[in-house]
Amino acid sequence: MISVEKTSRAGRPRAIPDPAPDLTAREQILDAAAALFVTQGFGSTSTRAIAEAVGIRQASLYYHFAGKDDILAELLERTVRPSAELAAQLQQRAGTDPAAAATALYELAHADAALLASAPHNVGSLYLIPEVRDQRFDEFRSQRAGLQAVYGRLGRIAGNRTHDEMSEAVLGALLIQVVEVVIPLRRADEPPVDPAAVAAAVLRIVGLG
Amino acid sequence: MISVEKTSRAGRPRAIPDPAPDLTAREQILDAAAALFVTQGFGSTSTRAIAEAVGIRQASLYYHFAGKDDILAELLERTVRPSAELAAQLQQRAGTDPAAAATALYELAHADAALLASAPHNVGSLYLIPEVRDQRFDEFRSQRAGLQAVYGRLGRIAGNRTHDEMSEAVLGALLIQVVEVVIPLRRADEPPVDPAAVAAAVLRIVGLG
DNA sequence: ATTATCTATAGATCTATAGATAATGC
DNA sequence: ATTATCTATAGATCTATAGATAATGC
Repeated sequence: MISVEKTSRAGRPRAIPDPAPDLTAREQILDAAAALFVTQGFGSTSTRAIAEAVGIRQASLYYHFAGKDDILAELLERTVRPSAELAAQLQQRAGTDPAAAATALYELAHADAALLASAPHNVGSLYLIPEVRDQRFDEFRSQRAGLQAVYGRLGRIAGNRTHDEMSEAVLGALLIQVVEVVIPLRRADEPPVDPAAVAAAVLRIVGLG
Repeated sequence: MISVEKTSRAGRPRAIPDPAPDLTAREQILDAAAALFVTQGFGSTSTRAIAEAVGIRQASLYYHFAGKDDILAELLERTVRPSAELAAQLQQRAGTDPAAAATALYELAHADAALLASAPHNVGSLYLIPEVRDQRFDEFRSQRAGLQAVYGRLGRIAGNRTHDEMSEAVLGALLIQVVEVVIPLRRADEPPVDPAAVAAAVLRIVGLG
């Protein structure tokens, strides 16, 4: 049986025909919003601007999302979850052995840098916007704190340099900060960084060459 | 001659008496705006919110600034200038000698971390907001690019590890990224980091222990 | 019947200007 | 006369809801 192209969907047709009917409207909205939030900022992006970028009327957004907040919440969630899950898994596996922790730290940094480097519209930079402080996004911030804690823990176990220099919390912030260099580099349109170079820098921070 | 307190200034008095008449209105506006931009975001902060925080009417802002943009531009400018000037000076002094470059890099990172750590309202985090991409702020971005270039150049001269791993531009981004760990740490209300620990981490990145 | 859009709009902002006012400075 | 505020407001948004409409699904 040859599958036939579904040429249209339920619901009133758009005033401007959908240029990408293979994506759900929800995905189209997330994509357009991500691009705008990252380049113009969250507060500087209106629901109208998002709708225009998608090619629907402003009011139609509300069929898919309760508001701008919900769109950002979903973008944040999608971006952090893969890293958070990998981190939990790697920490489990590494246990308390320094060599295993070093390997896990390298793997985590490498994977994380690769994710940030390949994420559409550099959405990782949404982590940095002030609006994320708001309580509405504390589910996201909690996941992110967990990820950071794993960096700190692995770094502490693996490293031999930083024990007296800084707390585990500070070390975690420092290591994740190094990985996130991918974000400003993408902003500056630098050619893609090698995730291996980023992971190597993370290991040098904890004193492993 | 004993100096007498100037108890008021020219101009119509405020509806709500000025609680800090020792500061100019302009400084009060910059201070209030910084706090709001950093916590709520630029686009999410209205001129009315700034004025309310200062204790003046919304329209009165326009006597001191042409608009919100001008306030942000000045905040950015003030924050980056000291670092940019120090960087230019240190690069000059260091020349092409590796040991001198390492010393200069350490000094720059240390001073920069200390500035970020002590800046009111963590204004360094304004570097990160998407709105700064706008053309209106390219004076700032150009100074910042210069600062980053100095980090890259000093790191390249001082270090022995990163020559084949990354370009000077990427190295500059990475080193400045490490220094800026101060920003998220302040956001998270961590106790102040020791600038010496930050500068030490920068040296480890370039392979100096 | 259900779905996904549309049109229309109320009500709440928000920015920026015009012009009045109440101080100090000379 | 100059300065720094104020009041008032025009005009441009912006968000979110109500209700109509035009498809598909059964």
